Amino acid sequence: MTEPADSPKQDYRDSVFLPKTDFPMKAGLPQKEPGILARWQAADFYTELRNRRRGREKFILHDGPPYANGDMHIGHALNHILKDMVVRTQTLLGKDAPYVPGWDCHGLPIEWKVEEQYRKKKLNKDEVPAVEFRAECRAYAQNWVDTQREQLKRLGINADWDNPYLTMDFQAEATIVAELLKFAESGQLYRGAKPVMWSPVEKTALAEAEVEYEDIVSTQIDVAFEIVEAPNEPSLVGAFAVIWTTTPWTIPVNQALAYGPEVDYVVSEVAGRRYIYALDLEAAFLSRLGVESVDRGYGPLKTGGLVDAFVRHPMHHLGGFFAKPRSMLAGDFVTTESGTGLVHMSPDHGEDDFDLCKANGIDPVFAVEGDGKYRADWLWLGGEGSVINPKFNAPDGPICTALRESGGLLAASADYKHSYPHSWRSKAKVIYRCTPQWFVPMDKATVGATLREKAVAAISDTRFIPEKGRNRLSSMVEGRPDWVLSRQRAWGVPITLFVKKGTNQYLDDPAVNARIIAGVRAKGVDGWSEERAQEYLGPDYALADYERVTDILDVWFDSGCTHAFVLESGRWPDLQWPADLYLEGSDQHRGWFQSSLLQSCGTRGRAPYNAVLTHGFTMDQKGMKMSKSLGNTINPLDLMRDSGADILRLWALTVDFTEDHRIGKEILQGVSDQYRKLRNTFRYLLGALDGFSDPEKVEVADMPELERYMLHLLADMDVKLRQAVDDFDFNNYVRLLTDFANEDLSAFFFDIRKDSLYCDAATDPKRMAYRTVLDILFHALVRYAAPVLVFTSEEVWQTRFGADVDSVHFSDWPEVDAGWIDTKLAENWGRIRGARMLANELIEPMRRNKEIGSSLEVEYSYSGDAGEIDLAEIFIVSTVHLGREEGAVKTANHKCGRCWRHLPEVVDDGALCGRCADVVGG
RNA sequence: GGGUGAUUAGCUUAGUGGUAGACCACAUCCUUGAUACGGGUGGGGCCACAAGUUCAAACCUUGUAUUGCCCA
Repeated sequence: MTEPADSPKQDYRDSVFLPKTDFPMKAGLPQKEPGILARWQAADFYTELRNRRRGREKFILHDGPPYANGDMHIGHALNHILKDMVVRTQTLLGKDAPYVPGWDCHGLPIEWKVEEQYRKKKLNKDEVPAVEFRAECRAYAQNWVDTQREQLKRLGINADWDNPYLTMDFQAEATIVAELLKFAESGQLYRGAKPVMWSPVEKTALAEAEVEYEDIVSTQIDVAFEIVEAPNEPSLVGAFAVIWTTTPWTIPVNQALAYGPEVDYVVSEVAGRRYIYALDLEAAFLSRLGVESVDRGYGPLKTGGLVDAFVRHPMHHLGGFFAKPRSMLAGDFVTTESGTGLVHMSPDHGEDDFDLCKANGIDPVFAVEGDGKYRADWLWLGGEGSVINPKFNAPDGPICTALRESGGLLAASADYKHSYPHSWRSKAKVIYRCTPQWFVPMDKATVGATLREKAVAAISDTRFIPEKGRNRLSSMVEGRPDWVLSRQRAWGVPITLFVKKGTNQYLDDPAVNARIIAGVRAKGVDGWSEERAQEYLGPDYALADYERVTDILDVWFDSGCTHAFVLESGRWPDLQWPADLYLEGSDQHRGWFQSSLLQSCGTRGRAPYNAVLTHGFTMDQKGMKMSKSLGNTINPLDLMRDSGADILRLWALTVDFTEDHRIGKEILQGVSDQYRKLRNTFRYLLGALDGFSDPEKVEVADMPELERYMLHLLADMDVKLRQAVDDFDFNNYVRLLTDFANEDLSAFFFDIRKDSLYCDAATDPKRMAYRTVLDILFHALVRYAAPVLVFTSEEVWQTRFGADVDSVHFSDWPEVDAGWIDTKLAENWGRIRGARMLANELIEPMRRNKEIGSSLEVEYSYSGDAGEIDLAEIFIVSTVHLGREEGAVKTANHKCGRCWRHLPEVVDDGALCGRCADVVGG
């Protein structure tokens, strides 16, 4: 067989200027990214950027320290990507935006892990010298800092990784001590008391995390307190308020009773005595008493009848502490879920009790000592215990026996099953016990205003993104109690106070304080030792007269001081105080945002930040919390290994991070598709710009309308992108970019100009104008995309300019000429694009019937006027007839063998049109 | 249990009282020449649910559900 002689189809492909680039469509990010990272690192990228931005306006993002314990998770990844985006966009705008990362290193979780290691080695923490133990904690924290640092680096975060801040640096520890002493010197510190979880076995306070709950059986007792005074209902005098408790040992420390203001009470008579209890709990109460019915002749208790009433302790005959009448107080926490609806209050041994009593001027008495025994001078059961001993609390034990003899015990049985806290370590029962603690007062006026007032004022001076963060922080500051600074632990910054023995008064001498700070600066937290105490006290004070406080600081005080030892210290000369921005998860309203605010307001009278940005939490695909037990966690390390950091970054910057948001397989698939679209846009630009150089450039004034319209769109987007950066609206930022790339470029501009790019002569002014605009677009888009796709943008940059040139990340914001904005032109082109859409709709049925294939086979009639614009080119059809009723027909013209347009001058299918003949011939 | 957010198409999301929009995905057609790509067209929403205010509600009010964060 031979080819038909009449169709010598010539292949013009070689004469067409097709895009040419080595930039691959398949990204291969997991393989490429580490190489790009290594190059940045080798060139000391962070330092170089600092040098280049020196002297520019600053933007200070102050990094909140993650806890140095465990691998990076999705929350860390999101948080750091957002921070990096802030820093990079501000840098792109030309500012000097340093980023010093930090870690929170002290605290119980680390202490606990180290203890766990000790236990595995059969070592007892208490037998190890504290200095040695702290050294282990330090090493443990350092290990996780190093691990997390490498994981965060992999995200492409541009930070001062070689010089991070750690709360356990000696310099940091010394600053924290100095900041604490500022509170002391300004009178914003006092020693008070507070019930804490206490283990009588280990004789130590426990944190919530050190407590586990187990079911036990306790003795439950009902105790009658005789009413001795009832100004609002005098008939109640002589009746008995009945309380119920599962901790009989607290009765010897009772100081008040509480009733529920909303609870309905009744007065009934049993065996000649009148009892008061909640109506809803009558059945259970009577069953404990072992009676079947009562005389309810007294009826319901009048509302307010218990207000201002007093009772007396069943052991009042002992005198002293027990003789004092007990108030009846209204407590919102009193419910009718169990008991009698009346609750006995011991401020020493319960949080509700403590708070209610404190509000009514009743102080704790510290009757139970650290070993769980009543102190020796206690009138009842002095020196006896321990209070957690079941026999001590039993129905036949000493407490119940005495109560029974006094007539106060109505019922007692060792049969109440409930969940009760135990020490995680010893498995022994724990109790609430009031212990001395150090507080920062919220409502004490110092230098004009209280700390609460200063903090509230500072909040109103701060910008919040989103705005609702303001309310959240305000309501917490307005409602919070005094700040408890002390912890009875080992791994932390010491509360470096000397207290005058026999008082609660700490020594306030700046000379002593200066020596203490110097000591901690030299030796870290170990510098606060008994051996060095006299050295700090100096010649003016004798150690024998003082108690050296051995508590450590709440770790929130540590992190609340980061602004002091990072921004102010001078160790990072690029930084300055206050920070422009703090950026953390919404849980930090209670945490770091607040501790930093209070710390700074207490010492500097204002917030350490000008703005606070909060992000939500990452949920699984269905919006459920991620947890290991549900198996719905997404591990960012796996994701980077499988898909690349740029995909993770694009995800973080596409979702609405100000709210809770989701991640999952389907969502990530969508992100990957979006990435591919952007990547392909760059690939096209690189291919279409092959061989482009300055001499080809055309002045904007000489460009066709379409090119000027595109520059208008670019300039318009530029304004919106700047606004998005100012608003930290990254979701919008990325959407502006992708919509522009997809709709304005790929589906419109590139599609229309394909003909010119492929088929016009290299010297054709239209083609030159097109390539000039592509070059402008390239420079703009690669910079816009750089803060988002940090690796891909670098790859694009190097593909165009070679591996030896500067990084794209040293660039400034694109120079987009505001003069390109041409509203009138844009309005006209808006109409043309509308007409183009209509044309597509009219052409579509022909394509669908297989009447035509390509739209270039169409002759289109347009009812309007097009001015100078060649609509055939814009609509991508063969010809447009003006001034006729809108419609499409198949052309009779032949197809040019090179540009595929159907034109009258083409003599036969496959022959050349005039333009192509010139190009090929010339 | 309390406080405080969220809920718009399969996904990511615009939308501050006047006919609910977009990108992606999906279906389908075109494409020798952006080809592990590109273009066209189309379907798809009781705006979580229920009451109320209003001439008119995704939007304002109240409640419910689901779900998050903080606290108890």
